[in-house]
Amino acid sequence: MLSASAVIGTNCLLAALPHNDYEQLLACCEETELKSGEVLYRAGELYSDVYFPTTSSVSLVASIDSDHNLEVGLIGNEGMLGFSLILAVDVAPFNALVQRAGQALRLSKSVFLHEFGKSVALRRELRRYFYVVMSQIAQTAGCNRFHVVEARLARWLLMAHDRAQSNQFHVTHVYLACMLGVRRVGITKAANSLQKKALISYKRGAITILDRTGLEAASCGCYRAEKEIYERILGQE
Amino acid sequence: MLSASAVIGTNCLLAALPHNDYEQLLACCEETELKSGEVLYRAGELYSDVYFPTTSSVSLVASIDSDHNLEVGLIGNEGMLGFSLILAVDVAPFNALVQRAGQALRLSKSVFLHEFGKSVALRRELRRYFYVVMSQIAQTAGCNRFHVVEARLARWLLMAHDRAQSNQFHVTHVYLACMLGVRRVGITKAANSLQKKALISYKRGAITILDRTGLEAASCGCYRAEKEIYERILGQE
DNA sequence: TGAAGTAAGTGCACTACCGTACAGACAACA
DNA sequence: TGTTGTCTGTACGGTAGTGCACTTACTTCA
Repeated sequence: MLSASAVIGTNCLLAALPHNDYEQLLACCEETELKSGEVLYRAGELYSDVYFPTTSSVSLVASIDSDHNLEVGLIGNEGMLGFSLILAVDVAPFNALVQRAGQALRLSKSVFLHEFGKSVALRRELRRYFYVVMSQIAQTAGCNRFHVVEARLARWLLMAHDRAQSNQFHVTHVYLACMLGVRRVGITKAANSLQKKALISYKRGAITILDRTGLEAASCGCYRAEKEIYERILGQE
Repeated sequence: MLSASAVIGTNCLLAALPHNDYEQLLACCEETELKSGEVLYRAGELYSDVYFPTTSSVSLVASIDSDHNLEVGLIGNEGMLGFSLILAVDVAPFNALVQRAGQALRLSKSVFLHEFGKSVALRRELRRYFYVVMSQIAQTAGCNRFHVVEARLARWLLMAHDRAQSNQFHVTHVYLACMLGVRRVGITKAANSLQKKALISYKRGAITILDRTGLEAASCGCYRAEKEIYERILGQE
């Protein structure tokens, strides 16, 4: 039986709940270790568990056609997986691929729905979160259309940085290429450019953020836009 | 006081409701004429009315940055406007721009929420619809990333055709360029190519669909994918 | 009849990104 | 110690798109 003090890290959505609701929900959760590369959901298939990442992060990847995938969201301790249950649909809209290994809180679908029915605060919080996710998907759509790879890479690194709670994390050029929907060499060039500007450094998948402010300047406005909508919808009380 | 027999055209979401719920909701609606180019919602601003198009159609346009907009959805009589109320958020996530003039059923926010609270079938229907909208936004994101203008144009024309209930409708190259996020000349070239293949014909904004099957072959799989997810989630009973 | 506005076509230099191929550098393991 | 696998860098021709400028064609309205 979990309680706030026993859990490694926190999940912002849950932590924003009133104390009683928070403890009540935590008591239903199981803490689980997500492994890098693990597939939690497959697009179009039924799923049975809901996850609230605490120290892990997970990419939402849409299957576009037979040979194209595209990341449409990155979920860390600011979000949740399984949000479609809020709409009473238990078919995953996207693939969910663990990007950064770590902890997450897990509930079964049925337990989640039971708690969701009980807590007004939880309903309000998660519905607003869903709205933010939808907005972010649309922002990502436009970003992929209009902005150059280097700016999009900078944006992705900032998003990953926020969720990693560390200046260093692991991600290869191949993975990034797949997420941003470009060739691997496109990432190599862009990453090289960011490294030359002393904004990041990397070696065989180990990326270090050197200059966060500089990285924000190198990224497109989409990073800021996404943060703002999150703050606007979920930040208020 | 409206009833099914008095309304021009139908809205599929509403028509799928049980008879009593349908008539009950119609009685709360006002039939309204939407003018081409009219802006129903502005992204980030509060809105006060919900629309169920019957013979009109409306583009959802996301503001990406100061000089880029992108269509993320096209809503006709298969959908609704104001779906964010389902998540209890009355801030428009996107701009809503009337693409095709025509009729729509309108309800005030408060009346809608009242009816939404009363009808189990309406809640189920609209929640599922919201899921479909989100899926379509993601599909559009990928489509804009991976597919060439000609295929995307073909897809857009098919979507518009479905919603127009006519082989002819009005739309200029400039408008299409704005929706697909490309230059006007990009549309001119692609439209010319489709015309040479005898799939469409157009003259000063008046577009005629000549060969629907051929157009489907010329479009990317995204058109089919979108239809399938709609059928899968909303088609079943 | 002419002027003004809107819609569509053409041309050209330029760039970001694609597809593919190959090579070097490092890590893990036998 | 060598082998294999993973990660990154480089190179090259090709193309779908960009930005800008100009032209042609049709429509409306004075």
